[in-house]
Amino acid sequence: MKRAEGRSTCPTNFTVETFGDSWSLLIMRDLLTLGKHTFGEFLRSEERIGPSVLADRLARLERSGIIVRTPSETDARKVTYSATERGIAAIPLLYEAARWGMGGVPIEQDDPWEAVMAMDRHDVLDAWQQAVREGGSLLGGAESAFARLSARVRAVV
Amino acid sequence: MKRAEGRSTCPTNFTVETFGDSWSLLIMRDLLTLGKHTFGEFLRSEERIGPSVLADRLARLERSGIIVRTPSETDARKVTYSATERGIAAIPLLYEAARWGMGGVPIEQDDPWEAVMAMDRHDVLDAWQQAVREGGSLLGGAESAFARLSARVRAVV
DNA sequence: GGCATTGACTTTGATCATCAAAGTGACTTA
DNA sequence: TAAGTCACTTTGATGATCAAAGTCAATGCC
Repeated sequence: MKRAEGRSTCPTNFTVETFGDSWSLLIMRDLLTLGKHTFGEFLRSEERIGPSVLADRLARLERSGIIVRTPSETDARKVTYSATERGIAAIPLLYEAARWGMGGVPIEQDDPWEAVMAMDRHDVLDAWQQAVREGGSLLGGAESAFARLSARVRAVV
Repeated sequence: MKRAEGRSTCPTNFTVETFGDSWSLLIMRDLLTLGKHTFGEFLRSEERIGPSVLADRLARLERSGIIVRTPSETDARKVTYSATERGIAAIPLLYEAARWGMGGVPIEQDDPWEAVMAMDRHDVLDAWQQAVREGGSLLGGAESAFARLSARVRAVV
C-alpha cells in the first residue's frame, strides 16, 4: 500500500488506511477469532503470510493503538500480542467481513461461521468482545464465545 | 495488492481479496453513500484516486459481480455504474467501516456520519439498502436514506 | 557445557502494483 | 469545424511485496 496517509478526514478512509491492505484484517482475524497471540502463531496463517510483512503489520497495528505487545514472562524470546479496546471495537467490522465473505466461498460442512451467523448478532458481538477482554476469542479454545453461546442454546432446548 | 488469490477458503480472506486494497472500499463508499455513478464522479474522490487505478478497480468490482456498468442512453461516451444485490450486501460492512473510522478522525461540525450513527442501526441499513435499490444512496441527494430517516424522526417529535 | 532447536525478527533481490502525468480516440456542444 | 468532455490507456519512476535465507538471543536436551 503506497498511498499517502491522511488523504481525507472521512471515517471510511481512515479505516481503509488502517486495514485496507492484504494482511492487517487477516491478522486481526487470527487474533480476535482464532485467539492467536504470538508471532509464530500468526506466521502459521492459512494464507501463508511471510515474516517480513507480518512484522511490519504488527508494528503498524501497535503504532495505531489497536494491539499491544507484551514480553512473555516465561520465555524471553516470546512476545504476545493482544487487542486494545480500539482493537476490540473492530469486532463488528470483522463480523461483517466474514458475513459478506460467506457469500463468496463454498459452504463447508460444520463451518463455524455458519453457526455463528445463525445466532443473534447482538449476542455474538457481546460475547465475542467479552471473551477477548478475558483473553479468549470467538472460535479458539474451549472457552470461546462461540462455545459459550452454543452451550446457552443447548441449555434452553 | 500482489497477493495470489484463493489463498484460503476463509470468508474473511475472501472479503480481503475483494476489498482489501487502498481503493475498492472507497469506490463502494462513493457509489453507495454519496450516490456517485460515473467514472468522472468517482475520479473526483476526496482522496484523489487516479484514472488508471479507478479503471482497474471498477473492472475488478464488475468482474466480481459487485457492480454493473450500463452505457448511458443519452451520451455514448458515458457509462454509469450501479450496485448489484451482491454489492448492496456490502452495506453493513461499509457501515461498520465508517463507525470504526469515526474513532480515528476529528469529529466535525454537522458530520452526517455522527447523525447516522445516532440512529437505529437496523433502520439505517434497511433504508440505505432500499434507497440504493431505487437508484439513491445513503447521503447523496434530497431523496437519500438519511434525509428520509431524518424526516421520520422530525415527524415523530 | 555444547549443540540443536526455537523465537522474533531482518536482510536480500526479483517482481509487481501504484503513482502522477500525459496521451488517445470517440463523442458532444457551441 | 474547433474545442471541450468522456472513459479510459500509456509511460516511467518509485516503493511495497514476495519468497527465501540469514541473524542473534534464548531455551532445552544430552
